[in-house]
Amino acid sequence: MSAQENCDEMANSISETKNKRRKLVDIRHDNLQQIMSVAEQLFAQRGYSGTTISAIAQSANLPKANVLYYFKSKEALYKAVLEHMLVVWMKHMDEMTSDQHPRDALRNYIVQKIKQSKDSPNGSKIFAAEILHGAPFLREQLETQLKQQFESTCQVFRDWIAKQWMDPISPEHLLFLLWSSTQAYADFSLQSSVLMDKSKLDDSDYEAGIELITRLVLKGCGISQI
Amino acid sequence: MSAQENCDEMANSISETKNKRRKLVDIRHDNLQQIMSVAEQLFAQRGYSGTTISAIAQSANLPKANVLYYFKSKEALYKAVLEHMLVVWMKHMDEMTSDQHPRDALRNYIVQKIKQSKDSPNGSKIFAAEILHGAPFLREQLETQLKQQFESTCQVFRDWIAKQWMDPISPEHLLFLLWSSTQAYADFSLQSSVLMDKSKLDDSDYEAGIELITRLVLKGCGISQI
DNA sequence: CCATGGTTTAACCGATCGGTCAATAGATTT
DNA sequence: AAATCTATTGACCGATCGGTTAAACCATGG
Repeated sequence: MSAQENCDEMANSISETKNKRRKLVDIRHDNLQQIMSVAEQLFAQRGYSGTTISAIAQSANLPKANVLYYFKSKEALYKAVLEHMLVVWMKHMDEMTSDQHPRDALRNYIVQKIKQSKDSPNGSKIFAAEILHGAPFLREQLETQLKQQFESTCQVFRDWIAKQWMDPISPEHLLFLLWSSTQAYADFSLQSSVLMDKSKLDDSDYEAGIELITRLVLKGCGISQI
Repeated sequence: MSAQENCDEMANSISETKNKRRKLVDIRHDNLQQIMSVAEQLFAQRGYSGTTISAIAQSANLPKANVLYYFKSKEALYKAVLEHMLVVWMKHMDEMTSDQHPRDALRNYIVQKIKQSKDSPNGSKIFAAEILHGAPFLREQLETQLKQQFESTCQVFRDWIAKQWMDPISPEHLLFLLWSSTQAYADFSLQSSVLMDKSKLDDSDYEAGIELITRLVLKGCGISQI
């Protein structure tokens, strides 16, 4: 009983600080989480081939064989990380709807996307690297999920144009610019700071990025900023 | 003499179609070129760690040991490719000067940069991947060459602002947007075509990209487009 | 034509990779 | 408490990696 009380329903992040008696379901959950977390970090830093299972295991404080117990192969682990990131990456796109005014919708999208680049740069980097190398592990999802999201967002832009809420610009290329310019704050984060004489980008830098992108997009699309 | 005449000064790309009698200087030049060319392609497709010397050798139709005769290590070859790309990548930036009108200078920069993304996407991808992973092999050059170029270009923007040729926007973040939005047409080239239902992007797509970025930048910075 | 030196190449090497396996330890169910 | 399931782990394996070596090959200058 005295051991049981520590175990029952304490929702610790690691579910149990010391290794007294942990439920199997918690062990599984924690280890999966831990492995995917460090895998995300390492894949972002060194790419797929540059990351070894040993390195992941070491960072996660687990023996290598234990990592392969939870993920049957390196590829499976990488795909798990990737697919998780795809969801996160697409998340804010469907928040833009035809009935919203583009002024608010676009501004909000840019804010959310830059915040994402700031808060989870690793995931963003993995995703970008995957695209860059021709999406060998993600081709299928791109051709279905992302393509669908892409087309529906382009349709929103077309609706705004039809309502004359914005000038008739190419929806596809506008979306490319939104993706790339916001993504840059994740990809270039390390180097931006070098160029700007800082150890790392601070809040005001991300604010300035938001402001500039928003300004260019809204003015460029002929959308009143107020 | 009949063999000599084919050899002397024919500036063929491969300097000699058949392997009759080639000057040592030509052999060296051709092999270096060939190796770096296929290395660029493979590094872009599979990243640094994902590319093997064997694969490079095979693509270049040379034995592996021969590749290592010209480049003492994989890292040396990669750095050679990278440094060559850095020069190309920075090339068009110093064509923008304070006395030019931003309307012409910015438009020209965007055109050149997109053309570069279109004509040599592999080099652009390698460069982007290197930045993405924290520039482990390029840190020094970034901190010197690129930083210098970055600052001088920002100064050009500031001069334009002082002359009231454009609105007072952040030069640093404008440059980030120019880099990322044009670079995207190299990085996303494969996926863009998937999203737009094509086998590959055609000239009109790059034209549309140029037009959109130019429009957004010029209007967003308060620069008259005519 | 010969000596020199740049070029080519197969064979080889230690290290490390992703992945397997079997033995064990611990949790859960009955 | 016994039986069953899940989790942990060290030892191991074949494949492949980047890189070395030494011998043959061949263009070049005298």
